[in-house]
This record gives sequence, C-alpha cells and structure tokens, in this order.
Amino acid sequence: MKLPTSYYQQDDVVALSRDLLGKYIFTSIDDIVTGGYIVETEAYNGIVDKASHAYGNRKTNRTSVMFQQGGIIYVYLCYGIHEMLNIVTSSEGQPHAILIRAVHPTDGIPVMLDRRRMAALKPNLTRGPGSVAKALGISRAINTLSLQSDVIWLEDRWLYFGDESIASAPRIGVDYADEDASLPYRFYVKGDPYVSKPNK
DNA sequence: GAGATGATTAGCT
DNA sequence: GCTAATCATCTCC
Repeated sequence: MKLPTSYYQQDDVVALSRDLLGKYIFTSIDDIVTGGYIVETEAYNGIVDKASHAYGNRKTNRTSVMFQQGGIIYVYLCYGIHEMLNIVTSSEGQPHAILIRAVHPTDGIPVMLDRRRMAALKPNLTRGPGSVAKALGISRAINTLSLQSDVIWLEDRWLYFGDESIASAPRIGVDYADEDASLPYRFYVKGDPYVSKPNK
C-alpha cells in the first residue's frame, strides 16, 4: 500500500527521517519496477538549517519545490554529475526535505545493475545518494513529481527497526554549515551493508 | 553575462 | 587516504 499524502505532511522532519528507515521506495520507469527499503536518510530542516538549500527563506527557481506541500520529490544536480533524490515534507511554505542516501534493493535488481553498468550485485549498487538515484532511474526529468503517482512512490510493508538497530550521526558533506553541520540529522540502519561509510 | 561553488564519487597511490 | 572530474544554479557586476 502506498503511504498517503498525510504521512508526508507531518511537521517534524527529523522524526520523519527516522521513521522512513524500513519504508520501501519504488520507481516504475519504462514499465519496469525497481526499488527496495530505505536504510539511510538525512533531514533538512527548513529555513533555520544552514545546510539546506532553502536556508534563510531563500526561494529560487530550484528551491521553490521545497516550499510546496509535502508528498512530492525534489531532484537536483550536485557537483555537476550526481543527481540526488529528496522527499519534500510538511506543509506549504515550510521547506523541509529528506535526502535518501541509501536503499537496500529488493526488486528489479538486474535492471538496477544495468543502469549502474555493473556485472554483479555489490553493496555499492545503491550506497550513496548519487548511486541511489542512478540505480532507480531517477533524473531531474521527474523533479516535483507526486509520491502518489505511478512512477515513484513509497510503501509501508510493516518492516520496522527498533531503536537498537538505528543510529544517528552528523550529516555528510555539509561542513560549510557551521554549527548546523554537527546536528545529528542523519539516520541509518546499523550493520546494513548498503549504508554508506560508518555502518556500525 | 560571467565567475564561484558544491547535500559526491570513482579511481589511483 | 586523497584528488580530479564536471556543470546547473546562484550571485554579483
């Protein structure tokens, strides 16, 4: 079952990031379904978060997606090569977003291998945000698409991780954000091989 | 209209 | 571990 729009409209983006661990994400592109469950996320906490593109209520063509109401996706390009998948949350005017950093693949693995030009399944198939987007076939062409669409959506399959299986840590690659860089807004499943770097 | 920059990754040492 | 690759977007002139 798809998660309803109301799920994405909760105000507490940090709690939601934690809750997304274990939820399944799927894309159906060219009639091929690929996906798996989420094992690593990062929260971007609106206008007060220096690491967010929308910090200080900065609204531009690119970031205006985040100001829309929760339940859509925000895809953008970083370092000129990597496309990243974010889920927009909360209500209109609150630019909260959650970066999907890692997914544990379960469906359409051969297709994902092909997209990544890999011969065999290895943990780096969907480890790291750029890899996740590439493996799932996500590009800026589907930016702002609704999570109620038939192209990308999330499902709850009643997979839960207890507190003892989940760890939090500072976010990655946000050194420029001063004191906000050390906030524990990154959540991941302990010991999952698809989680990027420190996976204990 | 031009110049700086980054929510990264792969590949080499 | 470290560094290069690489370009859309933002900011300022």
